Amino acid sequence: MAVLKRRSECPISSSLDIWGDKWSLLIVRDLMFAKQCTYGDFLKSDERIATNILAARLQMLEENGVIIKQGHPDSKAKVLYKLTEKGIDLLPLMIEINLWADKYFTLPLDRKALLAEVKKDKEVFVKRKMQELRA
Amino acid sequence: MAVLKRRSECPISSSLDIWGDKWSLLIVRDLMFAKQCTYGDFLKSDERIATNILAARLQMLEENGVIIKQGHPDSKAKVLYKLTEKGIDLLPLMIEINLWADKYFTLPLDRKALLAEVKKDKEVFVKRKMQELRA
DNA sequence: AGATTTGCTTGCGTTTTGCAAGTGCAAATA
DNA sequence: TATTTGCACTTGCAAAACGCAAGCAAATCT
Repeated sequence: MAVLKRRSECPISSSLDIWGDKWSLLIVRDLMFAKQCTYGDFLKSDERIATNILAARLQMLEENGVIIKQGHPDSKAKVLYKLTEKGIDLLPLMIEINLWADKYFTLPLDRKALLAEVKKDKEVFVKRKMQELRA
Repeated sequence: MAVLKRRSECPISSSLDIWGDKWSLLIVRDLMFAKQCTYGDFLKSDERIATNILAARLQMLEENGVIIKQGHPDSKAKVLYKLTEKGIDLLPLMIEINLWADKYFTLPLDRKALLAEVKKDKEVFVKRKMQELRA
């Protein structure tokens, strides 16, 4: 794992040094909620990330232990990206982002549905979802 | 408030469009935990933000309703920055970042102490802290 | 064997960042 | 009153990052 250049000892700052940009958490989102897991899948997301940026972010996230690259069972040409435990641990954070956005933006319907579940019982949701992601 | 250019309808993406960079959440952090609230105070933070970047981020956060600018009671030369309700609502997210970082980084002692409180009872901590920030 | 899919890499123009220096106004000091 | 200091920015410029299009190699499909 490459040595991360930390701007300070602050946990917020150190976290942002890894995923504090406009794209990294969208990759995590896709792995977490959309079950997208190949390079091509990420490219298909609504935000239209550029290929070189995607490659750079995937490398960064892998170097920092948030995701891992695996061979795809179906084909040698395909690569599977998966969240590591460190990546899965971002779930509570991702949920809070969703909840914040829910207050200040209009969400698409499918996300509303997911959020409704979360609001019912956050702890239960997190536990269940983390199990699901580990599987 | 200036119109935010959203890359997609996704709540994660829309949130990142506002504060998805290396600096914005550090400003929020200072307002939230360090009680720093003037331009000069932000400059003193460990990460050493550049003056032009700070000015740009403060404007962005203000345009998006996360912070507000006020005159300082002590002097007309000073400007007070404060979190709005929208900014205060970022507290749960900031806490989750801290908790994640706590698992994967070594934290400074003062943050460890704060986190210990959080771990004891997250809900209670959030409620108390939000009240404090509103005051 | 030829075409297509997949996961990238490369080139290049544009935008953003980072650093240093400068500016304008208010307040403190001489 | 004149001058210096403090505060909140703004400006200029070089360096880095981004975004788009094109290219490329290996695997797979036809």
